[in-house]
Amino acid sequence: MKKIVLIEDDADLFALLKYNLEKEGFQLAGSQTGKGAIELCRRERPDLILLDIMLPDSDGLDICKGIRNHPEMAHIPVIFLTARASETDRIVGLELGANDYIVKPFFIRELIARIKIQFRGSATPAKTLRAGVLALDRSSCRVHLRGEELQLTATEFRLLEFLMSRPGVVFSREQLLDAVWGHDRAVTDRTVDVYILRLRQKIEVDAINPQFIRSVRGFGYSFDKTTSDPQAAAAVVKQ
Amino acid sequence: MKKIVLIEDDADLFALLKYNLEKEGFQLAGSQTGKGAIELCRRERPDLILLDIMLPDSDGLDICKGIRNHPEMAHIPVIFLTARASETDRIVGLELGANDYIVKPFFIRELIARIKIQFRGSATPAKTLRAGVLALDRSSCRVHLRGEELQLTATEFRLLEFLMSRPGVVFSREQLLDAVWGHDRAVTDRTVDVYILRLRQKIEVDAINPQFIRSVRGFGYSFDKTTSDPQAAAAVVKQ
DNA sequence: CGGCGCGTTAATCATGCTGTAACAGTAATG
DNA sequence: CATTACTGTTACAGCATGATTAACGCGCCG
Repeated sequence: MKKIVLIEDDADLFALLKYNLEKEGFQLAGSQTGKGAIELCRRERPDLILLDIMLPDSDGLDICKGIRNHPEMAHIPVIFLTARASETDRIVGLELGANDYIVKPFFIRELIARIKIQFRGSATPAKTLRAGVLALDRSSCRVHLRGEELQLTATEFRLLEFLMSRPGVVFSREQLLDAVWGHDRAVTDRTVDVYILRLRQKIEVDAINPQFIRSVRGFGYSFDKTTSDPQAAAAVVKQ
Repeated sequence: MKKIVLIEDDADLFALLKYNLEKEGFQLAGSQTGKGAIELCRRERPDLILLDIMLPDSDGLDICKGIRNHPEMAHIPVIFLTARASETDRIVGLELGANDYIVKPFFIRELIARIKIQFRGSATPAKTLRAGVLALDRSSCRVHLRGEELQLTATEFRLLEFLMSRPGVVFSREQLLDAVWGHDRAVTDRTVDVYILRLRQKIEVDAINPQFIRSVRGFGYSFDKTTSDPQAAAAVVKQ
C-alpha cells in the first residue's frame, strides 16, 4: 500500500482529501501546518507528498526545496496544490523539483489519476490478466497457476489470452479461429476443441468440473466458471 | 539531445510549438494529422510524444492506446494537449496511459517545464544495466561478466542493451530488427537468431539452460531467466 | 594487396508443436 | 429407448521453428 503525506492548511479540504484518498486505498499521514513538514516526511517516508504552496506559517516552495535537499527523500514525488495560477508560479513550482502542479479548484478524481501516474513510473498499463489463481502476463508471455509457471505453446497461449481478455463472453469456434489463428487460416474448427482440451489439461485441476473454460453446447467456449449445475447443487443440499 | 514527436492539427499552434521547443534544444518531428502517427513514432523513436486529442482524422486517445500496445514504445511518455477540460476527459486521458494532460490554452513555458519533468524522472537512464553478475555500461559501451570484460561487437551490444533495458518483455524478431537494426533495414529475421546465439556464447555459462536470454517459441526472445522446468531439473538429478 | 573482423545469409539438424482423423463419451430429441 | 448431434480424447504424421554451423561479401587497416 502506498503512503502519502498531505500538507494542507485548509481544514475542509484536508478532510475531504484524506477521506477520498483513503477510500482509494492510500495510507495517509498529514499536517495542517508547514512547520515540521520536512520532519514529518523524514519520519513517515511516504511514497508521495501532496503540498499546498500557501501555508500560513511557511512556504510550500521552501518545503519542497528542503525535501529535495535531503538525499534520502529527494526521489519522492511532490505534487503541488495551489490557488496560484499565474504562469511564473507554475514554472517556479515545477522547476523547483515538483513532479506535478494542480491548480485549485480541481477534480478529486483528476488528482487521484495524477497520483497514480507518479506511482506508475511512466511504465505500461497492467498487462497481466488475472482470474483467481490463474495469471497470464502478456509482455513476458508467461502463465502462472498458484504461483507455478505453466509451459504453454504459442497457440495455447494466444487462445487463452483471447479468452481471458473477454471473460464471460462465449465465442464460436469460427470466431476463435479468426482471432487466434488469423483470417487466412485453413484449419478445421475441430482443431479448437483439441486446443481447449490441451489448455484444460494444463490449467484445470478438476477435469469434470472445469473452473476456467466453459463449454457452451451448440455455441462454443468462454472463459468463466461453469455455473454449478442443478444436479451438483442438489447433491450438496442432500448432505 | 531529446527527440519529441508532436501530433497537432492546428497549423499555427504546430508552428509555435515547433519553434519554441526547438529553441529549447529539443529535436522535433511531427505531423498535423493523426493518420500514421503510430508509424511515425515507430520510425522516429522519440523520447516523448505530444499528442492533440481532437484530430480531424482520428482520435488521440486511440493513438495513445496504440502506442501503449507496442512493447517497444510502451515506455515513451505521452502528454496530451487538448481543449477538452471536462472531468471525464481528463480522467480518461490520464488513465489511458498518458503521463500528463495539459488543457488549452496553456503557457508555453509551463509545457516546457512539464516536458522536462518527464525527462527528469529518467534523467539517469540507468547508466549501467545490471542483472546478477552481468553489467552493461551504456556510456562506456562495455559489458562485464563477473568483473571480466566481454568483447561484444556493436550490433551485439545494441541488441543486448535493448533486451536488458526492458527485462522480461518478449520481443518478436520483427521488433528487435526495428529497434536494433533500424527502420531502413533490409535484413532477414533469421539474422536475429545468429546474434542471439553469439550473445549466448559470450554471456551464458550453461548453454542448455540459459540464465539471461530466453527463447519464447512462436513469439521471440526476452532478457529473462528461463524458469528451470521440472523435467530438466529431474534430468539433471538423474545423472 | 592480403588479412582480419564484422554482418549477413543459407543450409542442416533436432525438437516438439500442430492439425487431423478416428473413436469414445455425453447431452439433446422425439 | 433409439437416434442424432455435439463434445472429449487419443494417437500420429508432417512440418514449422529455433539452434547451430559454415560460408560469403564487405570494409578497414597495416
